[in-house]
Amino acid sequence: MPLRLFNTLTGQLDELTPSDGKALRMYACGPTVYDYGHIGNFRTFLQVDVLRRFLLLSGIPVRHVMNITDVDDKIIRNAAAAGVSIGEYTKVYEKAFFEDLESLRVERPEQIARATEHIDRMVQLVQKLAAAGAAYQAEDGSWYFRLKAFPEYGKLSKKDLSGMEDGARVDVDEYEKDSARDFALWKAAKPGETSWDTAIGRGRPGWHIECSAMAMEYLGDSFDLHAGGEDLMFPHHENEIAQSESVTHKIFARHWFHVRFLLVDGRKMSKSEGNFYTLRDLLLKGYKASSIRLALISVPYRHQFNFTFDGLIEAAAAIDRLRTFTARLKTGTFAAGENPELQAAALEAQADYIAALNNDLNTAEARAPIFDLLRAANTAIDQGSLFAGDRDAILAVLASFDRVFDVIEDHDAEPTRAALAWAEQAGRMNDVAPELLARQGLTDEAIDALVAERTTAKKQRNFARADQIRSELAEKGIVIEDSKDGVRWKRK
RNA sequence: GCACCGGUGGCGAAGUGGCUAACGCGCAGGUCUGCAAAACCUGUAUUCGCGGGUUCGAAACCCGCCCGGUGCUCCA
Repeated sequence: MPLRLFNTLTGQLDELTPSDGKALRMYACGPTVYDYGHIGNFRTFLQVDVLRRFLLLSGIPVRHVMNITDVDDKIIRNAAAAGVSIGEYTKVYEKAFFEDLESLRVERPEQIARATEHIDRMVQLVQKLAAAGAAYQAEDGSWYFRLKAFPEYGKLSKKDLSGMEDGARVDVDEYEKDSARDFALWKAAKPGETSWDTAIGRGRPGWHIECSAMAMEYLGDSFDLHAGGEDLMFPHHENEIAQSESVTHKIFARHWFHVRFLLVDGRKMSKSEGNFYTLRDLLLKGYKASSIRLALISVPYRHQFNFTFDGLIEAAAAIDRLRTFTARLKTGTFAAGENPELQAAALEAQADYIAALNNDLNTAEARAPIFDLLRAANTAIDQGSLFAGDRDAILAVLASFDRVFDVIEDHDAEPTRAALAWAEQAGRMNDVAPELLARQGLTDEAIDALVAERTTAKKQRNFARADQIRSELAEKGIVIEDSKDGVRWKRK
C-alpha cells in the first residue's frame, strides 16, 4: 500500500512515490537563523521528520535537502545591532538549531544548503529569468520578478490575482516596480549592509530566490516533494514556482506538503501575547524532549494543533506507559514458545499503524493499534500466556513504530542536560524549574544504592524505613516499581 | 470584507453513509500488593455545536444559523 498524501497543488490525496523510481527527492524550507527556534518551527520540522522517517521505513530512499537562510533583513539588522558580521551572528543560531533538532530527534537531511554559499547560483538564475523576460532591473539596481510573465501564478495557493489592481497598495519602500505585486529577486546594496559584488550588480538575494536556486542545484529542475509551514504557501512557495518554472518550463515540485500552524492555549503564538516558547524554554521548565516530540506529532499535520502544558503532561504519561511496558517485556522471563493470538495481534498492530500512516500520515490513528497491542500483551503477561516468541514479535513491532515516532527509547537525559548547560552559560538559570534542578542532583548510582537499601529493609520487614526511602525518592521524581522480576525505578 | 479550516465524553483526538463512536490522558470503583507503583477489569458520549432536509439508514451528504481559529503583510 503506497503513501497517499495531501498535495496542496492538486488539492487531493496523491500517491507519493519517487518519480525516478529510485530515491524520493524532497526539499524542505529550513529556518532563518536569527533567533532560537520556537515550538511552532519545530512542529513543522517534526512533521517533515515523520514523513521522511515513514518513507525510509517503507523502503523508499530519501534525498532530503534543507536550506538555512543565513542572510535576510532581520539578520542584517540584528547583526548590525550586535556589532558583528552576519556570519558570526548566524553561526550561533544555526548551531543552536541543529542542537535543538537533535534534542527532538529530528533526523538530519542528506543535504544542508546555506543561502550565502549559493549566491552564484542565485545570480545565474536571475540572469536566466532576465533572458526569459521574466525579470527586470529597477533604477536602484534591484531586480524584480515580472508577475505578468507567469500566467500560472497563484496555482499553488489558489489565488486569482487577475482582479488585483496594480497600484492599489503601494509600498513606499518598493518604488520602482512595474507592478505592485512583483517581488524582489535581488536587492541592491544599501550603505553599510552586507552585499555581494556580482554580474547583476552589488547587492544581496531576495528571500525566495535561494530556495529555487538551491532546490534545483541539488534535486534537479523537477523533483518530488517540497515541504514547509502553511504560511510559506503564499507568497514564498508561489514565488519559488514562478521563478523556477519561468526558466525551466517544467513542473518545479510535483507534490507540496504544508504543515498547519499551531496555536498556544487556543491563540496564535506571539511574543506580545506572552505565549511564545522556544524548545529551550520548555526543557528548562522540566518537560522532556520526548514529551514535546510526541505532543507535536500526535495531531496530524493538516490539523491545527493547540499546544498546552496539559498536552505535554499527557504525552509524558503515554510515553511512560510505552516505556514501562517495553521494560516489562525486556526484563521479564518468559518460557519458550508462542501464543497464536498474540502473534496475530502483533501482525495486526503492525499492519494497522502502517495503514494509518499511509493514510495521509494519520499519526493520531497510528497510535491506537500500538496501545491495543500493549493492553493485549499486558493481559497475557498477567495471565502467564505470553511466551518468548511473543515478546520478540511485540518488541519488533514497537521498534518499528519507534523508527517513525522515536519516543519509546529513552534519550531524554541528554537534551535536558544540554539545556541546563546552555542556561548556565547564557545566564538563564532563573528560568530553570526548581524541581528540575532537584532531580538533576541524583545520580543513577545514588538511586541504585537507595533502592538496594530499601529492598534490604523490606526483607527485614522494616516497612517504615522502606517507605521513607520510597517517598524521599518520589520527591525527587523517582518512581519505584516492585515486580516479580525485581525492582525497577524510573525518572518521572 | 473575502477565503479556508474546525466544533465528537472531564480533556486531547480518530472516525466522512450501515459493526457495541478507536486510541491516549484524567477521574471513580475493583483485583493484585505489607502499603504503594505497575498491570488488568468495570464505569465514565444512547450520542457527535444548533435547526431543517436527503436516505431504508447520517457524527459522516445538502441548506441555514451559532461559536472558535487561521490566511489575505514578515512568519514554520
